Amino acid sequence: MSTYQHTFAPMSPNNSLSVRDQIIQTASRLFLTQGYNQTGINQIIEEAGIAKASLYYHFSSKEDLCVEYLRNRAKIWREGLENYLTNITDPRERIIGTFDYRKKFMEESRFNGCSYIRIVSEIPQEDNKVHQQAVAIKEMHRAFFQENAEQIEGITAEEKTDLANTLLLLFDGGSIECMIYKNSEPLIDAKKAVIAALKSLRSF
Amino acid sequence: MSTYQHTFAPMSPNNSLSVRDQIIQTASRLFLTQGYNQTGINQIIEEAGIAKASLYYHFSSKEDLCVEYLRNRAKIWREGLENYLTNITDPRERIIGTFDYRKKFMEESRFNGCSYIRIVSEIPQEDNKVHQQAVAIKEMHRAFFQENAEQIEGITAEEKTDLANTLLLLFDGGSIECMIYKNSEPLIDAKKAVIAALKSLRSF
Amino acid sequence: MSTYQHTFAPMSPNNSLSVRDQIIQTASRLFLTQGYNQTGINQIIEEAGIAKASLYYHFSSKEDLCVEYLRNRAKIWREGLENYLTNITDPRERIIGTFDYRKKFMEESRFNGCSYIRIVSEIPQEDNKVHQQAVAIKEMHRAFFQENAEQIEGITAEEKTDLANTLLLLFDGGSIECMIYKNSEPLIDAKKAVIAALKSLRSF
Amino acid sequence: MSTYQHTFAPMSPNNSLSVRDQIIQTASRLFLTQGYNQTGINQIIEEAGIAKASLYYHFSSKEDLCVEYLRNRAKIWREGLENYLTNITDPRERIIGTFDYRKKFMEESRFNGCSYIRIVSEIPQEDNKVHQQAVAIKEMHRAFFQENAEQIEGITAEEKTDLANTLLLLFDGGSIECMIYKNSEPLIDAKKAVIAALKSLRSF
DNA sequence: TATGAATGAGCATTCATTCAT
DNA sequence: AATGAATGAATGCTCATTCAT
Repeated sequence: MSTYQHTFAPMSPNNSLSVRDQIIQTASRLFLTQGYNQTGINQIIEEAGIAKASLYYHFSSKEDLCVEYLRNRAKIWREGLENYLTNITDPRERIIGTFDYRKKFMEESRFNGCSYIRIVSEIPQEDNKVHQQAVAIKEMHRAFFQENAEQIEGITAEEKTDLANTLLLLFDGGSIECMIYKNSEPLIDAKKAVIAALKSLRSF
Repeated sequence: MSTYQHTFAPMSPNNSLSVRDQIIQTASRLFLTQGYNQTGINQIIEEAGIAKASLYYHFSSKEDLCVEYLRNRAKIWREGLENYLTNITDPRERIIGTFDYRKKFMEESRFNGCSYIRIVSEIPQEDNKVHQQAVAIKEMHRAFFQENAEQIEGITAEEKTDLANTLLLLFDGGSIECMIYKNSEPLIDAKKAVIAALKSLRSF
Repeated sequence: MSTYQHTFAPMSPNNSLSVRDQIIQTASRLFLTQGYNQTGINQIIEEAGIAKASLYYHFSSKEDLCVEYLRNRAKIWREGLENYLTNITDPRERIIGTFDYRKKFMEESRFNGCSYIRIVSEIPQEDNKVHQQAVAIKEMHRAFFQENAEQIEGITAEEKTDLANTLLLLFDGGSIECMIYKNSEPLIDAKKAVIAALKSLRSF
Repeated sequence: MSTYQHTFAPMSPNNSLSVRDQIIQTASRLFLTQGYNQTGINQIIEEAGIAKASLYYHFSSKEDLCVEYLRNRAKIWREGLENYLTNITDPRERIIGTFDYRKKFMEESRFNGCSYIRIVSEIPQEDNKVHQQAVAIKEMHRAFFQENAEQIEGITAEEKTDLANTLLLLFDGGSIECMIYKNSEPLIDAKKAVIAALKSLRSF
């Protein structure tokens, strides 16, 4: 269970949140709906209802705040996914469930999710710490698919790796297209493709 | 054949280019390597070697310049792809060739391609003309895959549509991951997945 | 009769006008409705439908154009007034008629008249040629009232000068207040005050 | 007593003033001597000796600064006038004194006073908040004359209103002409006309 | 006469950040 | 832990003007 309210929850300031969490929550909402570079520090502090110097007390720079935002989004995803897959043990079912949950996740963020892909688009420089954090999150996703692919029985190691790669491509492609079209059709398509890919594995 | 030099050609100003083309070329290079929002008008005019008012003579705003940049990138892609697929008539081969050419295209842009996905990440607002132009380009890609899927014989209409959707997902996923990892492995994986998807079609 | 169309006549370009007149007419409309400094050369040429260099062929600078605009406005006023006062010979009646015509003139310019007062407000520097032209127009008005006051019989020279001064004050005050309130009440008030002033002259 | 130094006091930065007051004082001097549109933000901050962002910390826009400038000028006028008329109770004397003080006020501002008339000349659009503030100041002047006219005994209500209107016309006319001629003669003439008008009231 | 293209200087405004309290 | 005030540098954009054709 996340320690943060959902990012798209009501905007009225939640006084039960610590200042730090209030900042992250406000920044998350704005980064997702407007983009990182189009969101200024001023708007964040205004909507969070805090002083500018307070933000800089908790985060040493806008970049640092962005890194925390990415970590938080990843945490929300990871915890939500684990929760969603509880009681599902079959690796095929877990993989398919992941695409179901991705659809739900994107819908809840009004199709502005995909924080890591979007931040890489905004900050393409590899030596930037924000960029690096985004790559780390991508690695987390890759590891997840790899782990589940490993547990599928009756296929070769190469087939497992190929499957993981395909899943990741469909996952990213579906996420991106949701953002472009502002609807969840692409993740329905992705789920179909995943099922087809899984079927073709055992079809001989 | 494009009227523009390749975007990543030598940086020294090419005096044979018209001012307008010089601006688009410089802006393209900078938007791709640094992102749209992180590239200022000042840097564009400085590196293009022109006056600020000259830029605004040719483009009424930074947004308008961005729309032209997107159109130009799409044109380069389309013309390059048509050229690459000349003499290939089999739709399966044309589809696979598209992923080969995508790999080449991404390598030539130093893995900063994907102008439309990136701009949608930077400008998520649907009412923005830059966003709309990016969506229009995405539609062009979708149409291309749909057309080629249509020409595959011996499969149902539904299978054709599903195939087109899957191809688009792999295309976008592969393009995005190339940008994240700064290498072309993901497009090799995508090609593999495409071949597998095509094979599974005729396996009945 | 003026050689120029009325400034607030239909905006569609009148092809029977020379380019020079077309520029003055467009500039007049814009200077009056928007102010001199808030009207750019670009808007003038756009709405006049001519090229920028054409404007600079006919007028050596924006300031020069402004001087011509002031001269033209003064000409329109003078000719219109002369026409209005035709057949009126009594100096008292001519003076009163001037305030009637001023009201008409202000109404026709939608209460944006007063070109000379407004330009002096915008360009307060005495060494500026635009400022000087405006002062010259003011002198013309002063001379007009002085001339008519001279022709009133039975009052001393000093009374004549005082009357002229008072008339000028009421004329300027009325014109300015029309612009502020965007209605012609102040010129009705001014006419009343003029009549009272004229009456008090012969009342003993 | 005003909290601000007189606008035309020595230009050297007065460190005893708050940053906000320093900005208003500098802006006032420049708006009066050069006009609003001919005074740039850069000149204001340079002569005020502050950073650009500091100006925007205290005033949200140049327009907002202008509104404050108008309010401040009105305050200086009002307070100065009240002070000047202390101990004068006869409404006729108060009215005449107002024209004496107006002369003094214009001389002290080197004949660049009249902030509200000038701003209306520069910004003729009624929906502009600067314009509206200027109109509000004009209303203050009208109210002042109306109040004093009310207190004159032995004349009808209509005569009181007519008097107030005439006074306002002479006040504005005199102020404007001072600015045009850069001397205070017109306000001497206005005072003469005021005395004549007052005299003609009791001449029955 | 008339114009399309180019320009240097300036515009108002916003940026992320810092400092004294 | 929190803040009001200040800042240098940069933002996107417009200004009146000029020049080669």
